[in-house]
Amino acid sequence: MHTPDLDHLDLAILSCLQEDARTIAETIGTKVGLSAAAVQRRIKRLRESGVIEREVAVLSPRALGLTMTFVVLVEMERENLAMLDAFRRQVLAEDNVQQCYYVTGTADFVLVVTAEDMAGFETFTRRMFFENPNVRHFTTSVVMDRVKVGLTLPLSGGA
Amino acid sequence: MHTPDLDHLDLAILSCLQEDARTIAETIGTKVGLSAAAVQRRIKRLRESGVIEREVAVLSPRALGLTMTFVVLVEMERENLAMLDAFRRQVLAEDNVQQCYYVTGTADFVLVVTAEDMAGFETFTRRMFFENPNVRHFTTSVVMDRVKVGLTLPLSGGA
DNA sequence: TATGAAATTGAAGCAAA
DNA sequence: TTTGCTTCAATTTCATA
Repeated sequence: MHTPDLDHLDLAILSCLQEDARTIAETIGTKVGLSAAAVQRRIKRLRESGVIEREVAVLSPRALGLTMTFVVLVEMERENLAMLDAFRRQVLAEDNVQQCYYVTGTADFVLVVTAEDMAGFETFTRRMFFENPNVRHFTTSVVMDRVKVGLTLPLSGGA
Repeated sequence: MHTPDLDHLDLAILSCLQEDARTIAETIGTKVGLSAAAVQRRIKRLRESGVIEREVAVLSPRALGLTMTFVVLVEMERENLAMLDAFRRQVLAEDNVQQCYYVTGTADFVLVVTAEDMAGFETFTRRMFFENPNVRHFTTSVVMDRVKVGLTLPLSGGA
């Protein structure tokens, strides 16, 4: 899992795949100047070495009726490891939580939460925050626009 | 692109694919009780109707030398449309910005930013905030742990 | 109209040069 | 690394409910 050295061909391949994971090896090969087989072998290595963590389908929140997104800053009561770990587990189990970061600063956690509507979000806050004695305080921001939502990472040699 | 009705089989299929887009139709079929062909047909429809927006490779930031992640809350000087739009465009063009949300509340924008190191982040802040007269204030939180990073949406009928 | 079974196309995986 | 062969999965066809 330690950093393998990636040449510019690897980066070009990754750039294709993080755009569209279904791009076939031959197409990539044409772009980067490599045979399909060579591309496949490189992709296999990139998967095995963990550079490609996984391949996922990105779903449309709107099509699924998840119209609302929130950013929530959470402050915990007292930071002890057991408590933080419990919160982590809770977050992982909660379907509404799309993302969670443990951060430095005033807040302890930053959450990105989706919900069907306000009512759905309120149910979530009750379950997640009000009923949790370890949560001291939380502030909610309603997302008006998802200006940029991506897992796309900047690749130095990006095609 | 308008919301098609999704039955519980569709939701089960989506649940598989947003976990692992490479799951083969036969495996999904066994899980949900459908033939491989039927699963494929449904997947095709889900793609065409835009419920599945795209399929992407999720890359490891660490493996790519992007060791640091930040959450930045940005307050703008005065909210006028032209200015907000300019900031939006800047965000979209910035490779370091992985995500950006326009939100209600004290902050105007919430950014998730990746950088190689602190120096890289500082260069970014100079370019993005200090040199931008429209940015009144910003607060940075360093991400210590990416507890949950996903685009995984909660599916009511989730398998 | 959507399904399952069988046949076809196509891409990925593998071996040998 | 490429070439060609094999295997496996996606797609199409077709009969059926």
